[in-house]
Order: sequence, then structure tokens, then C-alpha cells
Amino acid sequence: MSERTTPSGASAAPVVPAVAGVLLAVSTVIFALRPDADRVASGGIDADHTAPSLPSLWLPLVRRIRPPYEGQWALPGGPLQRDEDLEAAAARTLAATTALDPNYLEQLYAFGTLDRAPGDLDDRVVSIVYWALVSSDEAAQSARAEGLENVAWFSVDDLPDLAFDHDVIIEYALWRLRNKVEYSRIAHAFLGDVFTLAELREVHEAVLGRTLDPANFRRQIESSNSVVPTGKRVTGTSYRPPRLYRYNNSAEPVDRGPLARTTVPLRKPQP
Amino acid sequence: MSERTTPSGASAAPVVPAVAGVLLAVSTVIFALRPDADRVASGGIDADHTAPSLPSLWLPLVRRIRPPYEGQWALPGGPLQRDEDLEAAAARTLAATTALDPNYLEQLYAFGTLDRAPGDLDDRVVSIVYWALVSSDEAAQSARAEGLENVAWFSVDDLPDLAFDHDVIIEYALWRLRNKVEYSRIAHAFLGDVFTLAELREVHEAVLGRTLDPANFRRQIESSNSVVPTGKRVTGTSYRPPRLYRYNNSAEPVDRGPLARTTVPLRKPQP
DNA sequence: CCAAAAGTGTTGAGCTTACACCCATGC
DNA sequence: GCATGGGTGTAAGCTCAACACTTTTGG
Repeated sequence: MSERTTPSGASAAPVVPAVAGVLLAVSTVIFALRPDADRVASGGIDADHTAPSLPSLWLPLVRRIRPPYEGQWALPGGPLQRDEDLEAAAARTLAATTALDPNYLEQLYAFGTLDRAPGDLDDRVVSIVYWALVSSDEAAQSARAEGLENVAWFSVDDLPDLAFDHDVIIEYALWRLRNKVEYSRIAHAFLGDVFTLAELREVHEAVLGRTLDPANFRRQIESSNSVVPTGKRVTGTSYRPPRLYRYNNSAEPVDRGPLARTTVPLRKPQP
Repeated sequence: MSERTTPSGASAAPVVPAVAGVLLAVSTVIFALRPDADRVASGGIDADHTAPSLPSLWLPLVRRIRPPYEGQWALPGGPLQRDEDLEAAAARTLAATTALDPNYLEQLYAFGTLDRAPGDLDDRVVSIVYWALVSSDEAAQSARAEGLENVAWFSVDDLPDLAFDHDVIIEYALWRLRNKVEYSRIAHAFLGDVFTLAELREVHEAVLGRTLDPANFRRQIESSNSVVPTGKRVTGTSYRPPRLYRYNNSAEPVDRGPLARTTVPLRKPQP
């Protein structure tokens, strides 16, 4: 059974001979939440056949200007640089696309099947894909900004034709996002520094695609210690002003297991 | 913010120029379960300071015969071949180490920090790591087999010094295994075609490190439809003979989300 | 009959869910 | 006052952990 490669020489080590013909790229699926009001005409087709005015997920794509798949949309990404961490590469392409720092960034999966690119290409590409969450209002600004010519934002339930296997990748990223929102505390990454519980609930509702009981949601969040009240309230409402909360940095930091804390800050500290 | 790399050219595509100096390797963390009886002297130090006779997890390692880390133990693995799927590469190194087909094989994580290898090396290595489960009795045979000179099996709570960051990798793989056993149906991958509920429970107990109530465990498994009774029973016991069960292939296949079914069979079909 | 493990029944604690109801603000 | 969403209370229902109890075999 051990034919060419003997076990003794088969270790994941830098001493192994370099393999030619395999390219290593890093891509990122970047999620933001579009408030249902404030519709930005930025490329996505705005069919509102969705539920009664829930915010919806959207993400930025890059139009390819070279074959293969020239003219089609693809995930932001690029080749891994020689002296660059994987996560740094993801953050770099994210910045190049949205001019933003992510509030959350995590590795998604490494895609490396042989059929990922059309057969007329010599090189094979292995893509290590990350997924990220960015604040909705900052993303809205970024989406309107100049200087990002071939970038456009799309609703996740109205995506264009995508290059390579990027449709599968996005589907998988969505699955992970929905899963993780249920058992983890990442929803705040769509919001700003402070937020109301109603805003946080709407994030959950939008991601999960169903409405949640406000009373039960409040208790669930409060008992999880995810957030701490700031003492302040929203002003100028025509109803009882809601309390403002802040993410609780000292609580359990999501769940990445024993993987060491990474370099990209999940949230810029506030003064 | 978009400095050198413009978004328009930054897509995970085969057209990007090749990056020299980055090697791509695939490694695998292979788990089996050692029955507490039948102790094989195969390299692992058999300190029995563990709980009263629970089976324990063990895994095969490969002794490095070249610098760096010469003489130390490392995960089985090797460079990715030009025409080889990632998963196929993992299965290949698994076969080279254990001469077995895995009952379960899943991607774990891509490790790619810059400090993974000692500084005196020119090349940087990105390792895509898989984890696998193999049947205990088959693994026990394999561990005794000849022809695998630099391979030895170790108990996960008594590992030797490891090369590179492989200690972190194993710790993460263990975390994933324990997590997944709780919410998924993978424990049967440690067992043979048919098994009793007590055997399945012992797998859970060994992985989770605590005893489980037999009555509640039975109900939990039965309500999950994970297994189907074969109608047969164990014979030759000195007590009431337990029923034999079989894994239910038609039920929800673990949980990999929308990732397409892969090429490696999780369980050879029985006639 | 006895020991041992398979397998069943039952009960209470705790958590989730649904929903009734009160509170505070702008108009 | 009244409309509106913020916020609290509470009871039914479900799941899960603990453990008593019955069953079936070999000796």
C-alpha cells in the first residue's frame, strides 16, 4: 500500500521538494447587512420578494477583467504573498475591496479539487477561503465610495453568475454563518460599537430568516452575558427609548477552540 | 487603502502569477480507539493514570529522518501532488501510515503562519490538515504490522515532543473530534460494521472523557435514528446477550453543510 | 438461585416557547 | 390620551439527567 511515498519521508515539513504547478490563493467572503430602507443602487437587483422588510445579507464581488470567466463576478482575493500570513492576506483583499477593517474574520475552508478552473489552463489553484463580517453602516459608505471600479455589492439571494466554484463557496459560507449565529456570539459584528437589543435581534432575524420573540431574545442574550448596558439610551424616538448596549469583550470569545488568538483585531477598542 | 493590489486584479483565479517560495503540504491526524485491554507495546508509554479502564484515543506519528526536527515525531503527510485532490492526498498519507481506509475523513484547517518552520529554512510551508477516524481493531492489526518502520502509535494524553506546530494541530483536532461527537453521528467510525450499544457508548465515553448513563444514551441514540438493529445478538456472554446494531446510512449524513459529497467512501458497503 | 449486564419506566429540574401585560416616550 | 415599540411576568411543554426497576442469559 505504501508505494512511491514511504511514511518516513512523508511529513508536512519544509524539507520536501517544491511542487511546481500548484498556485495558492486566498479569497474572502465578506458579509454585511443591508437595512431594508436606504436602498443603494449598486449593482444588485432589488427584487423585494423577500419577507416583509427584514434586512438582508449582501456581499461585495469583483468583476473579472481577464480570462477565464472574463466579465463575470468573483470573490475578492488574490495570490498569497511570500511573507504574508493567510489571515493577513484575507484582510488585505478585504481592505482592497471594501476599504474596511472586518469585525470578524475566520477561515472557512480550503478548496482544492482538480476541476476548479476550466481545462484550458495549465495551472492548478488551491484557494484558502476566509469569511468576514463588516459593520453595516460602514459597508454602506464603502459601497458608495469612489475608486473601487470593478466592485459591486449583491444580495445573497440574488447573486449573478459567478466565476469558478465561487457559488458553492458562498453557499457554504452562508451555511456556516447561519450555524454560528445560532450557537455563538458573532451577530454584533454587523453592528457598530453600541446598539439596541432590537437591532441585535434584527441581525439574528435577518441571518436566520425568521422572526424571533423579542421577550425571549432579550432573556437569551442577557443570560449569555454577550453584551453589557452602556447606561445610555437612544433619543428622539416616538416611543419608549431603548437602552444602548455594547459588546462584552471579557466574555467567552466566540469559539475557535485551542487555535491561538489571531492577529486581526475583531473590534477596534473604543476610548 | 488599495495600494499595490487593485481589486480588479485580485481574484482567486488561475491567471495570477505563480508565487515562488510557498510549499503546499497535506497532513492528517488519524484517530483510533485503543481498547483498554490488549495493550500493544508499540512506542507509546503506557502510563495508566487514566480513569478506571476507559478506552483511550491514540494516533500514529512518523519519525522524521531529516532536519529540521530530525528524530522527532510528526504527523503523517507530504507535499500535494500536481494532479491530486486535497482529500486524496490525505487518504494517501493515511494509507501509507496505517494501510487502512478511513471510516471518516474531513478537512480540519489550513495552517499557514510564517513562523511554522525554524528560521534557517528558505521555504515556507502551508499545510492543509485533515483528520480521520479508523476502526479500532483494524488499526490494532495495522499497528502490529511490519514494513512501517518509522511509524508508531501514541496515546493522545501521552504524546512525545512533536515537530513544527503539530502539537497545536493535534490539540485542535481533538477539540473538533470532541465537539463533533456531541452533536453529530461519527462515533460509529471507530467501530466495525456491527456493534452493540454498549460499544458505541464506550466510544462516546472515551472521546468525551466521562461516563454516560446507559439508559439515557440508549434513548438518545434510538431517537436519533443513527443506527438500526440487525436482529442478531452477541452470543457467548455470561449475561443477557445484547442486540447488534448497524450504522444507518440513509439518515442525515453527519453535517458538512452544502459541501458536495466527497470521493472517499466513509464506510465500505457490506454485501 | 445468583451475578451481571441489557433494557424499561418514572420522576423532577431546568430550559424553551408562547403570549399576556405593563412602561415610557413623542405627538 | 393614544400609538408604538421597550421591557417584564408567567404558565405550558419539552428535553434531559438521575436512578429505581425488570429482563435475560451463563454458571
